[in-house]
Amino acid sequence: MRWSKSFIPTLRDDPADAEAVSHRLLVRAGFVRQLMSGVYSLLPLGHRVCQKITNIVREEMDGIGGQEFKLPALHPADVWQKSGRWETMGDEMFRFTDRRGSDVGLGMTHEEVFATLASELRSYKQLPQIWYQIQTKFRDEPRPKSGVLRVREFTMKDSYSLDYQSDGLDFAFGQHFEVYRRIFSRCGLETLAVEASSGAMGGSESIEFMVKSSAGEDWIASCTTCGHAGNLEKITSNLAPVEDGPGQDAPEKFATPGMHTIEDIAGFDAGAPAERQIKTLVYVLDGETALVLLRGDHGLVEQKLADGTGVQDMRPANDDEIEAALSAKAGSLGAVALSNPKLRVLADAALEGRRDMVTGANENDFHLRGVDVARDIKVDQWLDLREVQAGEPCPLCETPLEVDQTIEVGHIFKLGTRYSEALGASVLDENGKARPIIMGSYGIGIERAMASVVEGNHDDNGIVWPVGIAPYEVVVTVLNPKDVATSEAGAALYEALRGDGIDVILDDRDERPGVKFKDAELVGIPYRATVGPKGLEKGIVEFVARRGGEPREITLPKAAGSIVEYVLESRGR
RNA sequence: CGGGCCGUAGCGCAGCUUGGUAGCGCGCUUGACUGGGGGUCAAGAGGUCGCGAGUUCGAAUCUCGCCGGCCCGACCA
Repeated sequence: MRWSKSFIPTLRDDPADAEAVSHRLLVRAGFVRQLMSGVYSLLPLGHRVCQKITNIVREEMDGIGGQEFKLPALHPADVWQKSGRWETMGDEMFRFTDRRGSDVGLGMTHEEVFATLASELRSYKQLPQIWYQIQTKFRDEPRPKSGVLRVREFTMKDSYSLDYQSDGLDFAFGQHFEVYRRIFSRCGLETLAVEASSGAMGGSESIEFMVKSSAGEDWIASCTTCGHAGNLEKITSNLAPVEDGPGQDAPEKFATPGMHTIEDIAGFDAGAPAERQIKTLVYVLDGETALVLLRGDHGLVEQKLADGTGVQDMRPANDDEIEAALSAKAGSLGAVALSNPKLRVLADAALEGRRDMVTGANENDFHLRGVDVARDIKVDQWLDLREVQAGEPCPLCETPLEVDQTIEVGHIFKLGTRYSEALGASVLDENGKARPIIMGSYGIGIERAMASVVEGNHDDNGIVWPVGIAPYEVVVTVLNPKDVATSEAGAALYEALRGDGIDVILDDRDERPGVKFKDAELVGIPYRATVGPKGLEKGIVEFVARRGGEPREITLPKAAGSIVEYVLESRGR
């Protein structure tokens, strides 16, 4: 390709509304353009990168026997009603009514459709299967953000494993785990595999593949010693034991005028440090008010609350609901001696067995001290609800955990039989007995992977693509295209590289050298061969890596050969 | 869904307070010079000022409504 004929609209200024590095650079370097909130066009460069990622994914999926499909994006309400997700997906699903009045949804994932196809499977002899597709997904995100990282329309590789025994699922899950590691490493992404909450997908086990980035929306904790890692929505930690005093025979009420936060009580002489306090939160869980108790210095992870209780719909109670439930305002709430015995009390495990604690008295501006959790609070359900903090000991090996901000680029789930049972996909086993197909589901966001690579591979001058997914591997920069000898030497080198299968672009534009160097660096092409009159006088071309390092001078006759060799060798890395 | 901010040329912005000829930088076009890090000079093209009402002799500017976008939070495989 010749740069002069390409649509590569680079911008000299940063777009005003781009915050994330990947957003800024992908727009500025001419890879993507926004069409509307959360919807982006991939320009030729962006499409090339996504194609390369896609090809890697395809190669690796085919390598474990995956079969590629192309499923519809238009889904009848029917199949989603069967799985129950027509309701549970709520506003996140794009929906419309067709001219005949039928409800239609835009596919946000394809468990239902694949399970429908899987209902044609009849015998265990046809299993296992791995089915996949690379297709557009639609999700009406409440808040698209960070360019192409969180969008409403995007490309996803989704695969589904079909088995009739749970060890078959385990095997397919393991295959995907390995293949995902290879895919991400070939894309130049350093990923951490972490245990995750399965959320709305259901299923027993799930692992997310995370890339560290300040543009990420997920926080994970990981152990550098034993490798144990998890999403903060899921992971727990060991806690240093707290030595409680003997406490008091009964809770004692004391005045705390104007003190409504954990910090207020902690800073009060007659109060107690945060780890000696009980934090009382009021939530509405599937329409029922409930109390959620945590240690004063601990934060609630709502996902853990959802996972632990199985509720669908959850929100913090509003002021009126709090007052109605406890006859006091937030800031003075507690779970001791509740007047309404039906109020459900959920408590974090870190409170178990604690004595001599301080909590609200359910009377404005009063607290209780000397609270013994076992004696004074009737807990309906103990759960792990607290958010792990950096430095807390790893639950497996006691090493202090690290906490990092990350982007989720892949997620693999053991789904089980939820969808196959709902959609009637079963096979006969060796004994002629019908068994629901056991499914796994495995996703990779393609554009998100591209953006994640940019997040981790850039400098002040622009993007620095890994060779494996760069839009072009080499740019041949012709410094003065009006000089015939230079122009011809550049074109000859370009043709030679092209002939040897190198992905090369010839920058033949009549621009100043600085413009071309800047653009090449902004776009992030891994290697640049510079052909200019000065070099030609000496019979050389200059070859530099975008990543840095010394420029090398190669004599003209050897130029194509050594560049090819160099690029081929670097593809493997 | 709550909070904050913003829509003026392809991009980045000024003008709005105090109503009166729509501006600047970059980019773009043509020409000349120039040619190893976003060069110089000259001449140009390009705007329903997000949309719709209203006030007014007159609205980018004031008022109301709507639409769109960004950021924080909530939410989210």
